[in-house]
Parts: sequence; structure tokens; C-alpha cells
Amino acid sequence: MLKSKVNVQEKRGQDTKERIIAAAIDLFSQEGYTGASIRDITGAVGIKESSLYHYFSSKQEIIEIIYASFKNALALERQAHESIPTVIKPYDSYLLLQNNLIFLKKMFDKPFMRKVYRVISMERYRDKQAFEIMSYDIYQSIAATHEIMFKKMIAAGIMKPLLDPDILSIEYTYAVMGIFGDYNILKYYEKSTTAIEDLMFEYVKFFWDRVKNI
Amino acid sequence: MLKSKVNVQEKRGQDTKERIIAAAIDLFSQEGYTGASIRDITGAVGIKESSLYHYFSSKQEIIEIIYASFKNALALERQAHESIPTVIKPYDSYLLLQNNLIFLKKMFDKPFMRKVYRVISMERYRDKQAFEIMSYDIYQSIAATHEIMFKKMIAAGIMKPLLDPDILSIEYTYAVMGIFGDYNILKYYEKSTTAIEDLMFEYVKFFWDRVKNI
DNA sequence: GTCTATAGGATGATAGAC
DNA sequence: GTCTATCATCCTATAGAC
Repeated sequence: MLKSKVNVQEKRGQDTKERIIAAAIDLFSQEGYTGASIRDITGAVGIKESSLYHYFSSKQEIIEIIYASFKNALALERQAHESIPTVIKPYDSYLLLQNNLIFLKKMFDKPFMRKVYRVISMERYRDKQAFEIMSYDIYQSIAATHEIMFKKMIAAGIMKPLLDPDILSIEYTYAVMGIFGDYNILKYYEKSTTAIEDLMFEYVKFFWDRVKNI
Repeated sequence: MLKSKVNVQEKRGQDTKERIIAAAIDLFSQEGYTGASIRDITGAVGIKESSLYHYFSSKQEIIEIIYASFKNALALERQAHESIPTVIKPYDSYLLLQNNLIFLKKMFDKPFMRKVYRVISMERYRDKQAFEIMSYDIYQSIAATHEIMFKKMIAAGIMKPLLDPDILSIEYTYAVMGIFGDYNILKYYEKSTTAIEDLMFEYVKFFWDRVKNI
């Protein structure tokens, strides 16, 4: 009896903690880290500022937990994607490229990922941690995946062999991520995203037509 | 006599106004608009907060003047660049591409341009004006220049005729501007920029080798 | 685990003397 | 054109009651 009561309290506490994080993600992604205050966060949750400090020692700790959780989510997504066996065949290699784009789009369309990606995009100029996540955990990791894919395609004889897969993956990653970035911003300004979504897939087609063998 | 004294005062006033703008650009580019306070700005200039309000009615007015001045500088740079007559010849078209990159690099390497570009990169998520400058005055304008260049190259028979110059310019602009963005961030973190500067020119070579006719 | 109360300082902006 | 003085509000964070 007593124990179950304690559990309920713990659960409610856990719930408050998660609601604080959720509100912080919402507000940081809208106003930036500096622009969103502890008052804003606790106001959104419906608790007093002092209650927040029962769960977190500082504002900085909150953003660091968010970053850590994002890095973890990124690693899990990558793992899930890599576990899918990809046998490259000439007739479906354009599909492979498309599927890779759809995977990226789906990943960054998840509310948590999109919001935190936005926070990192904003903060990377001032916050070294955000800068490093953007550089290493996002860009370099995605570029590496692309490079491996291109190398396999070249080995399979379906991509032009004279292309340097290293710099090709850099080009492709900058282009795709640039389009994603704009897509993400447009969504926040509640503007139409159909044109940029079309561009995404148009670009993949354009890219493929130029790199395919024959 | 009296008149010359008035002129001196006016000049000093003008000087103060410019020093405020210069300090604001420095601080906004380092800490962001929200992160840099009026106190920070006046402290850097060596005047009191109240003195700033003799020249500007609000913090917002300062950033708007900076944005307007940046847009103006961009238009002037573009004008200067376009006034150079470009006769496309097969043997120098790679040079043309290189020169275009050097023009962009030089432009964004000017302290004023680099700092304000950074402010706009940071603020475009929250500030619609910054978003529009980034989209229209920077990206779309640069992409349009690239597209014209590519069309001329195709017409001259030195670029592959089957390439769509529209989407090709989008790809090229995203890649080049992505590299510039990273270069700009690295400079602020006082990290080495030699690798990314090399990448810039390596990329142009890679790009050219793939689009040239023959 | 949540509250009231408050500390101690920063913020954007104004009034008015000189 | 610059200053002193000040306002009203916001900020992060803490102490301690319940």
C-alpha cells in the first residue's frame, strides 16, 4: 500500500521531469536557448520556477540532457537503418538513393528530431557542443554513410568509376542537408513546403542521372 | 568659428553612431541578438546606455539598420562583379568558375560581411527579416548568378548540354554556401581553416570536371 | 515534490540635469 | 551629446515551509 503510493509519486515526478524537458525542447526550438527562460518553461508546464530546480540543477543541465538524448536517438536511428541488408542491384540503385533520402526525411520529420535539430542549428554558433554535434554526429556521419553507399555502387559497376566517392558524398550531403535545413525552417514559418519537398526528390533524380554508369 | 565647432560636434556624433553600430555588429555576431545587451554595446563603445538612445530609439532599430546596410553592401558587390565583362572561352571557363568562387570568398571574408552573415545565419530561425535576407538576397541571388553562368557555358558549348542549369545551380550553390558556412564558423572558433579552404577549390575542380563538355 | 518568498543581478528604456 | 539616476520588469537560482 505504502509502496504503491511511493511509486505513484515517483511516476508523477518522472512525468513532471519529462514535461519540463518537452517544454524546454519546444521553447528552445522556437526562441533559442537564450531566448527561452526558466519562467517560460515552468509556465508552459504549469509549475513554479523553484520546482524545476528539484529536477535540474541549472538551465545548462537541461540543454545538455536534450543534446545527449538527441545524440542517442541519432545513433539508434543509424543502427536501425544499417541493420537493413542492402544488396545493390543495377535496377534498384536509384531506389536505394531514394530510400536513403526518405529515411533521412522521416528521421528529421519526427517532432523530437526536428525540434532539437533546429536548436542545434541555432546554437552551433555560440555553443561548441552544438557545433560538434552538427559537424560530427550529423554531417560527417551522414556523409560517411553516403560515401559507403557510393563505393558499393562503384564496386557493383552501376556508378561511374571515375568519380571520387569522398568528394561526391560531400557535395551530395551539403546539397541534401541544405534542402532539409530550408525545409525545416519553412515548416516553422508555416509556409508551404511542397516546392522544397519536390526539389528534394527532383534533386536525387538529377544526381542519380549524372552519376549512374551508362 | 562657431560653425566649425558645430561641425566638429556633429562629426563626433556621427562617429559615436558608427561606433555603436560597429560594436553592435561585433557583439551580435558573437553572442546573437538576444545574447548581446544594450549594456554590452555601450560598454564596448565607452558611453552610457542613455547616450545610445540619442541615436537609436530601440535595440531592434539597430539590427534593422545593420540588415539594411548589409543588403545594400550585397547589392553593391553584385553590381561590381557583374560589371566585369565575361567573354566565355573554352580554355578559361574553369578559371571563370574559380574566379566566381574567389569573388564570393573575398566578399564574405570582409569583416563587415562575415560578421553580419553570421548574425543572419543565427537569427534567421526567429527573425523573419533575417530569414528573408538569407533566402532571397543571398541564396536565390547567388544561385541565379550561377544559373546564368551555366547557361552561358552551355550556349558556348563548353558545358554538357543535357544538364539542367536550374537544378545544377541549386546543387552548386548549396554545396559552395555550405562549405562557406562551415568555414565561417571554424574561423570564429579559431580552428584551422586550411582544410576547408582546400576543399572549396577541390570541390570547384571536381564540379567542373563533371560538367565540362568532352 | 511543490509551494511562497526572496535574493541579487541583468535587461530595455526614460526623465531630466548639464 | 553625454551624463546621473531611476523605473519596471525580467533573469537564474536558493532557502525553507508544507
